[in-house]
Amino acid sequence: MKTREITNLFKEKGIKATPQRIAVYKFLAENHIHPDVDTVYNQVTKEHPSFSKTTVYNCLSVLTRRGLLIPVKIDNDKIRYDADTDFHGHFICEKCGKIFDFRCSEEKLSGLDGFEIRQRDVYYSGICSCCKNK
Amino acid sequence: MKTREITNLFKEKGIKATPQRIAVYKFLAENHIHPDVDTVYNQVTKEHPSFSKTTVYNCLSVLTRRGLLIPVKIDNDKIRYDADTDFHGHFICEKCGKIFDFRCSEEKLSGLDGFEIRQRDVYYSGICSCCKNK
DNA sequence: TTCATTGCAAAAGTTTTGCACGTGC
DNA sequence: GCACGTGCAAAACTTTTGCAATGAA
Repeated sequence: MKTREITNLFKEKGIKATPQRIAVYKFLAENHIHPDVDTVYNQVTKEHPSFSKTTVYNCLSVLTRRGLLIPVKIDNDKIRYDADTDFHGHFICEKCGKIFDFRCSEEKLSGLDGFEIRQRDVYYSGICSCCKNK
Repeated sequence: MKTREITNLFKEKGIKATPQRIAVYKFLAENHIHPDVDTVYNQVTKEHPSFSKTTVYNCLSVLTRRGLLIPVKIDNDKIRYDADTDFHGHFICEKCGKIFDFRCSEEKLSGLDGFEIRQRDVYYSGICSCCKNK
């Protein structure tokens, strides 16, 4: 993804385009690996060693608040992030720890009459086909 | 829920019945409030002041591992627990922070062929009907 | 220029660990 | 009796905060 595109996207959303934010978003947009803060930090500092972890936290927080990232809370301990903001489910493999996206349709609900649903998160876990065939 | 029932349940599951574990499970089974560790700790120490937080962590961990509790990871920061292990969704209200259970049917999936699904978690958030009518 | 953002260090939490003691089976 | 569970304190982490310096618009 080109820096130019990201800058424009940020402008649309009213986000100031700093090199840190661009690097963080670029990494997320190009690598759909649902990384946690540490992974993002380790990656962006490869190219920009001066970036601090505080700022990575900051960037992720801003980008999430403005709707460019989705927090994936499938791990107990750490929050992961996803630049694919279309609704989809996440599956985590108990063996290899890898996260997979999947599509799922809207379910039939009962018990939420009169509620305003703003965010839906669907997390499955189990064994991925790859680990199963070993 | 009677202590006797809990003891039997534990025996079935191969869990040693200590007073701490019984108190923790009893609280969860009788109060479907999806409490976090701290809430559980504060509640059980009202009756058993000597219980330590380490042990509460321990109990919750064992009971979860043996399938008597479900971890609810709808909050960013803390893990909550639920003694209702039948599949159901959780809704958290952004205003009042309360968590609601809801029933939802199995969705149509694509992208998980050959995967073994062991656990499904569905988390919604938004505004509950109570907060909406204010 | 101006005000938001950055980066450091320190603080604030939460969860885990090591180990001696106690206890359910 | 013995292995397992408990409880304390300390360690290990993760995330947040305060604040001076920097830089995007």
